[in-house]
Formats: sequence, structure tokens, C-alpha cells
Amino acid sequence: MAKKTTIYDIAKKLDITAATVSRALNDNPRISEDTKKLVKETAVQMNYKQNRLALALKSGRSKNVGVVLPYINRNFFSSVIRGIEEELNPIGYHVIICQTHEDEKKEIDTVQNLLNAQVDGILISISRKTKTNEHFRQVLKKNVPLIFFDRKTDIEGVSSVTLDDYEGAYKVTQHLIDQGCTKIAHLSVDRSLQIYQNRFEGYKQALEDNGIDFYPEYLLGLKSEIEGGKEAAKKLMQLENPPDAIFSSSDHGALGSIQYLKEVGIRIPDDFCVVGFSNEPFTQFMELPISSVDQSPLLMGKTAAKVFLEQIDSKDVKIEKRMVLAPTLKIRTSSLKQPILVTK
Amino acid sequence: MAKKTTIYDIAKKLDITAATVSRALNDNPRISEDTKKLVKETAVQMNYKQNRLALALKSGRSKNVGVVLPYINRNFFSSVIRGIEEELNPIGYHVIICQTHEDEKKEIDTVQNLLNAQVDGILISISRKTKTNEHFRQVLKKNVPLIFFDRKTDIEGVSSVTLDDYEGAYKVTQHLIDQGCTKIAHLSVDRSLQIYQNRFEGYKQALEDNGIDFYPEYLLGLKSEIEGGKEAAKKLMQLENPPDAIFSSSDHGALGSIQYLKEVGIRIPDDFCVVGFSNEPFTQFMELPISSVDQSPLLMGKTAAKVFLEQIDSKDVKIEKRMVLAPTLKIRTSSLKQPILVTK
DNA sequence: TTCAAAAATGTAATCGATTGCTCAATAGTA
DNA sequence: TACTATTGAGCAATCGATTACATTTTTGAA
Repeated sequence: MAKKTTIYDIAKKLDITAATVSRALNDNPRISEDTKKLVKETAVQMNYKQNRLALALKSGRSKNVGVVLPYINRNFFSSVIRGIEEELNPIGYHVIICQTHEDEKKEIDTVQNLLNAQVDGILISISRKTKTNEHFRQVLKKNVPLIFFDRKTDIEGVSSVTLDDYEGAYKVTQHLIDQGCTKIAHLSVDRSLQIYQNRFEGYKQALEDNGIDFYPEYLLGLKSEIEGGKEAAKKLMQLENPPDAIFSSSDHGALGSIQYLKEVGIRIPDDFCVVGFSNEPFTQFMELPISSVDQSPLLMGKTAAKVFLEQIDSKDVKIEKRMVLAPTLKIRTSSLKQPILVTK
Repeated sequence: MAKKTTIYDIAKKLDITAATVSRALNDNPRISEDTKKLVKETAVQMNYKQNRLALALKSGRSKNVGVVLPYINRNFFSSVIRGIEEELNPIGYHVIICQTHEDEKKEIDTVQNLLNAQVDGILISISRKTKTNEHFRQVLKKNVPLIFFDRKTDIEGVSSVTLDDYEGAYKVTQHLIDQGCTKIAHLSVDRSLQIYQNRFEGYKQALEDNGIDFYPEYLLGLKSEIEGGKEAAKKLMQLENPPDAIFSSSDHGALGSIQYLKEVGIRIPDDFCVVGFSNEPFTQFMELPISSVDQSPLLMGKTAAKVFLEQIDSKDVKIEKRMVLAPTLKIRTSSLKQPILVTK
């Protein structure tokens, strides 16, 4: 019992061929209206459901796409996923989500597995530790569309959807300068990733454009999350000439910094400004709401999905599309000296 | 070019049969070691990758499981997913994640789609709006393992992994009473869901066991997130006899309440205690860390996955397993009057 | 040397749906 | 009436891997 009904079952019942059933269900014009109606009714009656595996095998399209990212428990990433799903689900695609936990080996395995599973495309935000390209070339070799989002690496022929991190960082830095800060430190997570390198450069350029020298001591690496932010702030404040603002490449880093600064009695934003990056939800509901850069994750997801669809549709033509989204600076209390306007 | 190599390609190259190739690759003892070695080497050389679709169609197992939940951008849910993946990925399963956004119709569609896609099982946390059972019966009818996690509904023959919400709520309430609170309000999200009903009952029982009367005015519904928490707190404080503690069924509700209470100058925890539920990360890194109930999402995910595997393995035997995990109360500043011990 | 048992491969069907090609039946035309 | 379009539906191959059931080749003992 509980056997799934196939088109053969329907065919047998109606004493026709499976081919006819298939055509009827697909509204093939070569089938008479009468037959179509009969078949469709019987299908409903027998609770027939198309087997997508068989279809996939035949057509060579699984209608599955793989989404590979470091973690899903970051609001940014889960929102990107939501964007992708909103675009792809309505047209029959399923999304297979895989986390790399920032591990290169896992990323490679994952990509390989997805290829085996015959996904129709792979949307990926590379792990922090990824130094290799071979697994991406494998994807291209198999003619499977590959799209980078947010964290990318440069490979010819691969499309990407990213945020203008440079611009975002520039805006943050300019904003801090506008607030009267002149000694602005920058916490960078891992500049071997383009996004962090770009943020760093935007920061540097803004300083330069405002005639402020860049002090290497003000540039710190950021280790693990909140704790890293604390440590970094501590180090900075122990400098002979401590900064008066921190621009952190991550919201968690910004939070950690704020926690440390408060501990040692520094008043924010009066004496010190802090800005983060990513606009994680918690930044706005802290007691001291944290300024941050919004990365439009939903839009990024949708855009990545659209790029994938374009790629799928134009099989032969090779497209390389590099889309860059505009960042929005959300100014909140942590960096707003004159309480004129607070963006929610 | 870029054609995927199949076992037929390997067979042709070695002038043997596809059957032999298949057997060799699967280490069938009926194939000589020499042939095996030769086939395997050639496979690597030709960059052969098994087509999982074909295998799935033949075996009737897609090695995919569907995970259906309201949202993935809640730490609780994304951690459950992580637990599921950790258990299932290593043995070759892929996880297809689908969000219902608390919409019954979407849930029904999703389940239907997953069935069409021939998933080997469905792990689901039902949406708040789900009142129907028909789609679950469809799953059972097709003999596809169905496992509820966290949010369940009672259906015969369906296994579930849940938290002991009753116990969690009881602990919270007892803790508040131990802190000297006697007028404890409860914010409940939607008692048509078992989890919230159970929390309510644990709360009520704890009151009763301590000889405290239950005041219906202290029981409030909780609408949208933080805002809802604020509103609820406001309403409560406008009562003739306002409470001296709030036990919120959601962390966001607790946060909203705290925000309101602070606004009107009520000191926490000195004059008022607040406890949430879910142990979302933000509860511990707020300036005023919020007490909450940890739901062991990782363990829940792993357990659900294990139950699924048991079910898959014992095809014929019908298993109905109801696992209930123990909650842990994380006591933090928001409800700790005597600073003796703070759980991190 | 002979022949059965064991070892190594091959044959062909199967999973479920699709589709190019063929064929039959009906309609239409001269 | 004879013959050709047109329409409706069947046949069989295909997608890639697996596997029950042969068949062939070796091995080894009598």
C-alpha cells in the first residue's frame, strides 16, 4: 500500500499509454480535449503527483540550487537566503542550504556534493579560509552556473552580487569625521577577503580625502566576535595616543568595543563614537543603539537569484555580470553626538 | 564539451560493461581486484562523479530531507538546522530548508512540493496559523517519515522532539517567586500552539504550588515582537495593581518590556524582574542581560535527525517516539536581585 | 584429461517521465 | 470513390545507475 501512483497506473486504469498520459498532463496540443480532461480527473482522483526525480533525470535539471555560506545564524545570511527563496520558490526551485562554518575543506566537499546532486546552480559566499579555486573551476567545467554573493573571489566568467563595501566604509568614516572624530581606528576581520579589504580601503581613502593621516596602529585585526571587539578596544585605549572613534568591520566587534569602553567609563557618543557593519538586528535594539551599514541582504539574495536565472536561460552565451549594491549607513546613538536625527 | 562522464563512458573506454563498472565502484566482491583498481583509476582520471539523481530514481531514495520551519533568522531555528545538518550531512543527506513565514497555505504547499521532490523525510515545526492536518496525513499516506520538532500537533503515529515547555515555565516562575516576586505577569504568544499553552500551564502550576492566586489580568497576549512587549508592559503597569515581574514567552517580548519599564523609570531587577524564553544570543549581551530558558536547539536538531534515521531504517515497523528535552534556566541580571551567581 | 564448482562478467530490466517517430483513424477534397 | 491531410495516440528509446539472472572463464580435484 501507500505506493505512489505513476503515470503508468493512470494509463492502465484508462487503458491508454503512459505517453498519452504524460502528454495530457502537460497539455500537449496533440491530445484531444476529451482525453486530457479524463486523464486529469483521474490523476486527481488517484492522487497522482509528478515524480520530480524522474523528470530531473530525464531533463538533466533537478530544479534544485545549492546555496553555500559560512553560517545561517547571522541575520545577514539568513536574510539573503530569504531573498533567494522568494525569487526562486515561486518558479519551482528548491534551495539546498549548506554551511561551511568558515572551513575550506568543508566548502570543497559541499560544492562537490552539490554537483553530484545535480543542482542547477550554486550560489556561494566563500569561507574566510578559502584560498583555493579548484572547486570553483570544477563547477564551471560542468557548466553549472556559479554566482558569488557578498564574499567573492575573482574568477573569469563568474558572476557576482556584492555590496559596495568601499563606499560603505567611506561613508562611515566620513560620518565619523563629520562628528568631529579625528583619530579613527578600524577593526578589520580578515583582509584576505575582498569585502574586508575594500572596507579598509574605503576607510583609508576617506581619511586621506579629509586630510587625516592613516596611523597603522589604529588598524587592528578582529578575532572572535564580541570578545575580539573587547580586546581590540582595550589595545587601542592603551596606545599612547588612543583613538576617539572605532569603525568595526563587524557589528559584533562594535558591540564588544562598546562593552569595553563602557566598562572603563568612556562616554559614548560624547567622548567616543563607534560604528559597526552589517546592521544586525541587535544593533538597533540595544540600550545604546549602534550605528551600522545596511547591506540590503534581501535585495542581494533576490539579485543573486535573478542573475542565476539569466544564466540558466542563456545556456550557451557566457555571461559575467558583476553587480554591486549600494550600502546605506544607519546612523544611531553610538556615533551621533548632536541628537538631530536617528535612523531606525 | 563539459559533458558529465557516466559509467558508460568508463565502460566504453575500458571495453567492459557498465554493470561491471558500477560493481567495481561499489566494491562488489564479485569483481576482481584488478578490474576494480583499473575502473577506479579510470574513474578518477575521467573525473567521474556519481549522478545522485539516477541513483535516487532507482533506489527510491533521494537522500534529501525537507526541513520546514517558520523562519530561519531566529537563532533557535538556525541552530536546530545546524544540529540536523551535523547529524545528517556526514551520512550523505542533504537538507532542503523551507520557511513558512507562519503561513498555513505556504506550509501546505511546501510539504506538497517536498513530497513531489521525493524527500526521504520531513522534519517540521508547524506554523502558528496551521489549523489543518490534511497535509500531514498526505505525508503519512506516502510512507514518508514525518517528525515534528518544537512546535507540534498531535497526530497518531508521528514522532516528535520537543522541549519540556511546562517544566521550563515552571522553573522560571519558581525562580521569580524565589526572588521575592509575588505578582508575576505572563506574556503568551499564541496559546493555540502547544508550546505556549504548556508554558502557560507551567507558569500557572508554579503559582498554585506556591499558594499564589492566578490573576487573569496578568495574562496577556503578545503581538509582534519587541513592540508587543512594550505594549504589554504598558498595559500591565496601568493596572490598578500592577505586577512586579514579567515572564515572557519570547525573548523579544521580554526585551520590549524591559525597554518600556526603563523608559518609565522602573529599576530592574531591584523593583521588577523580567525573564524571557529561547535564550536568543542577544539576551546575554545586552547591557542588562536578560534571563531566559535555553531550549538546546542543537540537541533538538540532532535528536530529530536521529529519530528520522531510526524511522528510515525500520521501514515496516511503525514507530511513534515522543522525545522531550529538558530546559535550562539561564539566570541573568534581569531577574537576579541578589547578585550571587550569573550564568553565562 | 574431465568436469563440477567457483570466480568474473555480461544481459537486460528497472526506476518514472518525456518525446521523436510511426501508425491508425477520421476528415476533407477532387 | 479514391486519395491526401489532419488529428489522436502508441512504440520505443532515453536519462544514469543498479541488480537479478544468465553466461563465460578459471580453478582445482578426481
